[in-house]
Amino acid sequence: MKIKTSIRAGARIPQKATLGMVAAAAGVSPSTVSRILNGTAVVSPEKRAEVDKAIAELGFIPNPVARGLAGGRTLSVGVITQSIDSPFYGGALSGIEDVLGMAGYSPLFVSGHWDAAEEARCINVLRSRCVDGIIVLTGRLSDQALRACAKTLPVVVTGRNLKAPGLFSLNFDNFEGARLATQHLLDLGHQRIAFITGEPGHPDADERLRGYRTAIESAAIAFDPALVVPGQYHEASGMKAVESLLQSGASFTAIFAANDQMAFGAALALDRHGLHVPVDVSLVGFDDLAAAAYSIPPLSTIHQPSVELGRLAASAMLQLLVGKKPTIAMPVPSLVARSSSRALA
Amino acid sequence: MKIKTSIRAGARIPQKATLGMVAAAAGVSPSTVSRILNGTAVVSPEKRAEVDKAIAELGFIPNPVARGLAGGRTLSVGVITQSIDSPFYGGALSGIEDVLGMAGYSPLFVSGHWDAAEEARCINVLRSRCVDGIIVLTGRLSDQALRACAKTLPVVVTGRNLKAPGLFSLNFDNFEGARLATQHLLDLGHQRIAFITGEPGHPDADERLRGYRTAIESAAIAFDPALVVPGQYHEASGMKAVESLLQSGASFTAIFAANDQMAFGAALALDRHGLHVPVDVSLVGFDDLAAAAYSIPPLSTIHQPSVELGRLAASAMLQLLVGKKPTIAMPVPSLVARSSSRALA
DNA sequence: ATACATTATGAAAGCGCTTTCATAAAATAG
DNA sequence: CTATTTTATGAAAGCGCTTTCATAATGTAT
Repeated sequence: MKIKTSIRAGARIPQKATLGMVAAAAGVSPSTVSRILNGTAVVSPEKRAEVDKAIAELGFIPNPVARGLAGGRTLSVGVITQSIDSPFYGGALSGIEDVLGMAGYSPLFVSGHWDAAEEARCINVLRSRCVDGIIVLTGRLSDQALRACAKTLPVVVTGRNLKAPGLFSLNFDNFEGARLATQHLLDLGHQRIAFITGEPGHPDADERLRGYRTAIESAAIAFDPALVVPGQYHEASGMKAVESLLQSGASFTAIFAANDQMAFGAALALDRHGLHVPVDVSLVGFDDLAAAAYSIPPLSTIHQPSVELGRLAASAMLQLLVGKKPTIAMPVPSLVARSSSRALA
Repeated sequence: MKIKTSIRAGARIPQKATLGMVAAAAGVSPSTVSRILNGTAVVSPEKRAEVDKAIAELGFIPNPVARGLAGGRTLSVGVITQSIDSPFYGGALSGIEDVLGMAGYSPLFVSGHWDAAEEARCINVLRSRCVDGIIVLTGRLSDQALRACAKTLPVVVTGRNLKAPGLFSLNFDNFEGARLATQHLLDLGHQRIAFITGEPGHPDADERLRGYRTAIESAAIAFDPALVVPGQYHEASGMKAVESLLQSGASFTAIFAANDQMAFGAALALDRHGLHVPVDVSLVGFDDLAAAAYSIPPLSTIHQPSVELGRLAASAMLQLLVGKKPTIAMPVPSLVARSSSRALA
């Protein structure tokens, strides 16, 4: 207390203007100012002019905290990401921040760390902070939990296909992306294509596996379980996957990794064994991280429009917030062929 | 309005408990409950027990919004980062979130995009949201602006050395880091060491250049401006720097890039010209991004404890918030020697 | 015992805004 | 031209909490 006062001492910040001060300056009631601010009702042009003038003169900025308490709306939306420093979700956060910011909303980022319980806690934090809506980037929350949440707040969730009142979901076609990647390798003449899976149990990981398998089988090649090795979406697991693949003695000429991070790890492991990408082994990733374009060799991968994903999610939220049903669709997957994949000699 | 109601329809969330309800249930006044919650005053053990019981039974969680309005403290601290998806600052954000979260505070992340005006806007947003303090990760705000801000709110800033009341700064020894990196290359027998600078004007970029130069000159090697090429801290600029270096015809056996991202770009550009790291050219970066360990070859670099930086900044803020003078120091720079640098043949 | 300093607690006044609710003015109807 | 509906506006009641301020209860000094 004492200290706080001392910190504040000397502060001669132009005393923050309040709505009441604006009302007084304009010679109207606070109600009228509020109505103008929110467009809640019609007010005569004269008064509106007076008020606008007063607002400008006083440099008045409505206090979102008070607004939240009084009106229930805080102009903030909660965003549950999995880790604030994820190279993949980072783009999405950026897109969300951008779109939300333009609309005067502030995002409140919290990390769920891929843990349902933690995510549930995040929802509580956000709710206690009176956010107007919640955007959930994938995560492990049950569909049911999300539906329940959507009963009290608009919810936008990515990485699932879910229909519920007050809830909008936005999913990337992981199946098609994986199919495309695999087809790309097939088109280059590869027949023995290994696959490093994502975290098992993740819906997107499962879909990617399915896409891989479908492409393989449509090419009339028998699906070989020996070529499928588990990964956990991070670099180290990509390395380990390659090690085990090599150790198993399975023969392969190409690898498709369920995400770029594992592809990077895979490339490094191959390199350690004297195998070069793409000369000895072709490699394709998934996500198109910023780093993919600058790895050596630059990585062929499936482009995930992560920034766009964030923008779309935020737009959807904005629409939900005004009571509209969002009409938004994800772009279709596309392959970015760089130098890590080449025709089989 | 209409819609919002309809979204809420069916919601049968256990009506949020309020402090008033707790007071009623415990048979005491709201003031008493508040005092217990905040430890503002002594209350008799009996009442305290009653209240604790009521809190538990009702599952009461204090509303930070109301708290903010009434008490001026929102248990939230604003964090100005430069872009929410920066691979470097991501770690710091993560550390901040972690430490703040443990203390019951929520971070409010906003991006300044390396633009002083934008950062100033961020400060306004944060202030209007009544954050209890602000952490600024580097950025372009003038020292003066920060000092002014610190007059009304505790401020922690990284990337500068600044002393002011209510303000704590935390800086990494960029000079020493750069000196270390350069010395490493010198130790390996390199004499012609090129340097790719950071964004000119950034204090850390300048420091790194100074560290490079100091190491070179201490080795009794003449500083050669032809070996110093400008970069902007991103991969593309690293590539461009190498291109121009090669084009200039300058001879060099090693490159020190002022950050890892540029080092990645540099490696790629070298590769395109048939020059291999570390066989033909040794390469050292700065930052030790997560990706550095998985690039090909794994990058030797100066370790910046970004997560730790975040944790320290958050701890410092926590200390400021209780009125203490933070006593926190940054770890000293260290070199992580990986495979991108080797002794000159 | 009487006067005075301490406590613990409650009552009540906000924090800055939204939102009924009521009212005076204006517009439409009969 | 009176009766009724429609405005535009203000007064006032909160939102959920903190924080004086006042008060009754306790303790200490004379």
